[in-house]
Amino acid sequence: MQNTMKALSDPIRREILGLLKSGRLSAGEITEKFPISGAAISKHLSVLKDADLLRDTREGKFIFYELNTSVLEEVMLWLTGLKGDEK
Amino acid sequence: MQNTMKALSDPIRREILGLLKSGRLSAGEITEKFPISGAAISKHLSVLKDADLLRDTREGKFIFYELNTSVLEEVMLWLTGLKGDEK
DNA sequence: AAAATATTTAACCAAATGGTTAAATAACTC
DNA sequence: GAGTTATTTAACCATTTGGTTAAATATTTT
Repeated sequence: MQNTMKALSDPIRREILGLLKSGRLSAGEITEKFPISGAAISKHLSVLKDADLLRDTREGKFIFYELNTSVLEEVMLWLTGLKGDEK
Repeated sequence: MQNTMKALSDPIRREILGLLKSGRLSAGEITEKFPISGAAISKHLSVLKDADLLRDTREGKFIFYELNTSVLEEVMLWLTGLKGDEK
């Protein structure tokens, strides 16, 4: 939970997740969308990966990233719990 | 959104929100539940208040805090959007 | 109005965060 | 195998974060 929330607290990381909604992208493709260095993006990706919010697969020269939403279930539950939304 | 996410990214702040599920508490009552100073708690409370996650009302010597969950709607929507859960 | 209680604000500090450039890895291409 | 391309890792830096203690503010009590 802590890892997840920390990962989600940065706007660039949230944007990365948003981009991946429409499918997998390579690290380079992701980097192109932002005005910061590839190294910086790489670090963001590793934070997201540590939080298990995405998976990577190397394919030749490229590493492709894709969403893993399963861990969001927990967050959703916590939020609905707060709201007192039983049912 | 950014304010909300930042506010939710700290475990103590999340715990404070959790405590307030069962009703309003004064700053002092909240402080008692944690092993950190009242000043530190006060700062956490102001972060949560800035994020509009809680409301405060002074009542004599005390300031009572209570949950405001309305702003969580936006977060929930964003999360469900990510999961691709239409419907 | 002086003393006590509840809370916040100020000043400060160490550790974490998010960025940079340069060097290291990994895999392809010539 | 030397060079090129894609990505990560290392070293570094400025800013933010979350804590502390001490001082300020607000309210009640005596």
